[in-house]
Amino acid sequence: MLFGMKRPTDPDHRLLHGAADPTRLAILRQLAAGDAAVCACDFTACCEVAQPTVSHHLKVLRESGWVRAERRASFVYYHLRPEAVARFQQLAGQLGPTMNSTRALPVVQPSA
Amino acid sequence: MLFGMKRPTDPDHRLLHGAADPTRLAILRQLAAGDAAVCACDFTACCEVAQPTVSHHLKVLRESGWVRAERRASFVYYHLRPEAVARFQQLAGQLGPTMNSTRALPVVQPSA
DNA sequence: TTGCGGTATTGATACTTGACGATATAGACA
DNA sequence: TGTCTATATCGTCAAGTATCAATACCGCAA
Repeated sequence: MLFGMKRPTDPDHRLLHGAADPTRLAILRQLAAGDAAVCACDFTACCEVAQPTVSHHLKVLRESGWVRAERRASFVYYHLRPEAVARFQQLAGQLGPTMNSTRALPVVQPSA
Repeated sequence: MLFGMKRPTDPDHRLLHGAADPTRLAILRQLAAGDAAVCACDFTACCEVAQPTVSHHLKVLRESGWVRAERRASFVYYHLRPEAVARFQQLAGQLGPTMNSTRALPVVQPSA
């Protein structure tokens, strides 16, 4: 309807929006893979984008609450925020409170 | 680098992108609230958008694998696809099995 | 101080997307 | 046949965003 404002930004929407990009999802996965913080310079290698783009996505992840940055010397290390992960898992639980099935997970093939 | 295409659309990214919109998240939540299918006409009430917009978002949810449509008479009923929910929960589990802080939720991986 | 390497920001550009009105389609019924 | 209702699609516009080059900023060392 009105164009200027959307609805007051549900925190779950912010989380989803933060993760809903291939580069950012790759960053989140790399952060989740190990339990240590990751230097920002390492994301430039994993994602096939230039340094300013990585920095931009890291900013989006920071502002959506996914990650926290920490300076050490002239490097910046990022790590996942457990609250964000917990909230995301909670959202996943809300969407499917049925613990049912979850046997095999075939790749979803939309009918279309 | 490549501008037109990104990488070949990770299914998890499709799920995240499908859910990363306030209107679509509201639709998913309404679908998850009850265990029955919901008529498309009911989403027009819940989300403050016009009918074509609801139809558009339902199409996005269909194509991202979140929901399935079923015609009954002249109505179309939508329901969540359990595979999508399961995959989403699995993704949430993958992002959080880092056992730091709180114990990771047991989104169980059906071994073998 | 200067210089250097890592990171963030700016500015520009092209692509994507969410929104609507208008219109088309599908089914039910007279 | 025709009309009516429910959805979907089309056409279009405005807002958002992903990307990069250029540049600014920050911390360290000489």
